[in-house]
Amino acid sequence: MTPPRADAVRNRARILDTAEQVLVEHGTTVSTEEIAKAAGVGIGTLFRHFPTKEELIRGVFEARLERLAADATRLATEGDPATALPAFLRQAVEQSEVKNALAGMLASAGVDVHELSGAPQRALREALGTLLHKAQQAGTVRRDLEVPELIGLLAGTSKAMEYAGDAAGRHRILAVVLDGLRAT
Amino acid sequence: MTPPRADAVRNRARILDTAEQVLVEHGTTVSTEEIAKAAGVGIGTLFRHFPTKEELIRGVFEARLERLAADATRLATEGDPATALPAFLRQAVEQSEVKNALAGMLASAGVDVHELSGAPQRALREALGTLLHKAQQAGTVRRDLEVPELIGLLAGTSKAMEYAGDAAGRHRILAVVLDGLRAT
DNA sequence: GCAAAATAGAAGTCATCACTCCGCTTATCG
DNA sequence: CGATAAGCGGAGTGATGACTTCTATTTTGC
Repeated sequence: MTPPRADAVRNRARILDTAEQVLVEHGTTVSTEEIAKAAGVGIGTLFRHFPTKEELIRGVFEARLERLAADATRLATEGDPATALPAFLRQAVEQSEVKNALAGMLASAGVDVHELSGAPQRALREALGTLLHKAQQAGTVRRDLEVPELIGLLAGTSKAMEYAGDAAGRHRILAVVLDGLRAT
Repeated sequence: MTPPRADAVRNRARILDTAEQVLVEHGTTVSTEEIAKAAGVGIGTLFRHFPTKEELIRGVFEARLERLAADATRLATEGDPATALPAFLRQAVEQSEVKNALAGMLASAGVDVHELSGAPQRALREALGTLLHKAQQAGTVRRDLEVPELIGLLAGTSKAMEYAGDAAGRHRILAVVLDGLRAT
């Protein structure tokens, strides 16, 4: 179990980064070769790091989940319980605003998102749980909501954003969802 | 421009119907041959009716839009203005509940949904507009909402449904969106 | 009942990928 | 510095699948 060489680490990160951009922009139908070229590495290198296209996509997806989970955790510990959840939603959705495709990517790759249950998935679920419970305790979010629905609303709102014509439209969509989240 | 023969019409419809089922179930990666087999027609026949796989998929998609538009129109003319829009949303979302995939299909086929601007697209847009304005006039839906956002919310809510664990979860998601739609 | 239109589906073409293999390069460590 | 193995690039391979073509057969419309 010797540590990997420095350039290997660098390349892996580089591939993940580039793959995310390319996949989000062109969909999962892009060839691995194109991803490799965009990342500035040979195909061989790409396949050594990710033995399968599916594994590459999964890697990209999990990296994204990890970032989301980190954001959620930060807000859960540092932020105001009453507003942390809306703030998170707003931020997460704005992030994916440019091009969503989060789960759609996997779906079109034939992977069922809902069966994904790795560590990042769990981490996100947990962080969202904390965020949700705090908000409910603070009385700013309806009490009947649970984590799975929250995740759904997150994904759904991202999706909805794609259809908004402009920033004002996006704002209105977010307003609908946030209003709907409030305690009734 | 002689009218097509009866069996040709029948086959076309049959292909569209079957393709929808198969595509929704297995994703756009299924081979055309498989679709043809499922529809009980030869490959040649399939390709005569839809010269391209993309055109077939587009056909399926448009058929679906037409059905949606028809539903919306019916509710707009027959239903109670105050409740027609929520009723439509509920119904549309429940319909896609079994398998959403509506737009995801096209996306994974490399077609951009937002650039689709055929007749069915327009019909749906128009019907939704009527539905929306009536509801706003009746005071049951927030006045700041416009059609693009409504379409987005429709797509987004469908998506969100996929993540709900059970019927209760789906109900809660719908409740969030419907509450958010209400006039503030 | 017959000509025209349509169909089944076998066989073949051709392009596109995912993935493999292997000779070369370079980071790392003594 | 030099050895060495970890890592790299990219030509090549095999499978797949969209689409074509063609013949024998069936269906339809008049």
